[in-house]
Amino acid sequence: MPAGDTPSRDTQSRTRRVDARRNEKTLLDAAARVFANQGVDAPVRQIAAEAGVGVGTVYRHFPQRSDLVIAVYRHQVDACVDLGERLLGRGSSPLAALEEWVDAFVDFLVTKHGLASVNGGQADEGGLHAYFLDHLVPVCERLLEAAREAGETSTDIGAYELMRGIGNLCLFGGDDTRYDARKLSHVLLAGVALRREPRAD
Amino acid sequence: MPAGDTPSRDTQSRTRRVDARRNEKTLLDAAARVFANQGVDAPVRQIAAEAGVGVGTVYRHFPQRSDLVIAVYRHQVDACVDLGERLLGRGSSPLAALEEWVDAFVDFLVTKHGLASVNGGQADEGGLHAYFLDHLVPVCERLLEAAREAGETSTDIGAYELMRGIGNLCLFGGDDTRYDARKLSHVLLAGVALRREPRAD
DNA sequence: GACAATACGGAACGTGGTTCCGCTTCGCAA
DNA sequence: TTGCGAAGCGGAACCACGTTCCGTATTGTC
Repeated sequence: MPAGDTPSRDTQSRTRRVDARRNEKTLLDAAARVFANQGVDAPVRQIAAEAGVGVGTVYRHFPQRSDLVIAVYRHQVDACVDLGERLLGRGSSPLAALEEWVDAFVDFLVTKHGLASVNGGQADEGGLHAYFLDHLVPVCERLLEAAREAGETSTDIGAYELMRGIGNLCLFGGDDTRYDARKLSHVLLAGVALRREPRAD
Repeated sequence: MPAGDTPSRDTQSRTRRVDARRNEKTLLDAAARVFANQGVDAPVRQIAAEAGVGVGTVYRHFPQRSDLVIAVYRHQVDACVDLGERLLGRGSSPLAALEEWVDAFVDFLVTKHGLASVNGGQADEGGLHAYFLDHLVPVCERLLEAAREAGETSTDIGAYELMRGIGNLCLFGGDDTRYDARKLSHVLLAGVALRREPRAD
């Protein structure tokens, strides 16, 4: 999130009409319900229907579809950030902390079926992509840096790259029993953890 | 492409009308051109326009959009299969062979901007997904098995899982200079290569 | 109670994949 | 060569989406 972007303070401000505030909450709840049932790709119209409002109302509160997704999952992303900071404070191995943190992130993505694909969609630009990465990358960066300082990794992978990689691994892993995003993220982290002779890049 | 080339005996069969065969080739060429310029997400209508035919004609030859994509890239997939077999025949380290093969696959995906996303799209089922994986997974399986027998990997990752993982890593890496799918695939393979104490899964 | 400002609903628009069907072209056979 | 059925063609039409627009309804204030 760019500087100066005030969080939800504005959104919840009491300078707004009561019906507007009520509808926003209704929408958030409805969206959470629909996303849980049918994945984050559910049509906007359906969320509007579930909330008992018109689509116009949805777009009044959330100018783009992705803003709604962000709003629904914002607190989970924040929780992830908090977890990262707690893990950093903990004395144990930075690499173990990174691994635990990534596990939590992967769980989050996998649990909400299809959430990751919102990141992956080519025509995203801004919206979700920005929010998720802007918040998570700095935490990841610090975890990675700590691991580097502790000599537990020698990889030159950046935090942004790692986050995107993890996110991509979580794509489309939902109902396919042959594909386990968690397992693959572990393999990727194993590659991050101990890199022997670097291959010619 | 002269007769007796490779696969689609039926498609190229001479029981079909000449205009039909001509149009199929025209379409394939047009699609290749459009895909190269604007990525594999280019609208069907545009491919039809580029070929100078109606959309109906596109769908006559390729019942689904993804069939067209498959047809355009089929020979590259086949080349990848061939490479895998050549590498298997070669005497050197199976793991090195696997790495070289994956590099070639990643190059293929990254070069055609957005190709990988066709795999990733949730509502795919069948089509491209099936063709790519059905052909590539067996080769990957043999490379992986060879590496396992040579004691160069102890991972329990399956070939399908690995292919999907690699494919996912190649998503949306096109114009983002901060994200290098090749580098991430190397990290993933590093994790495959030497796995120390397995983490609790 | 009246009047802005604010918010709402849902029809309408643009864009995408896909289908349908009347018309054209081809290939064979008389 | 011509006739005719089958194969193929074009593109309008359909459906599903995200998003925009605007006439109407609601709210808060004086």
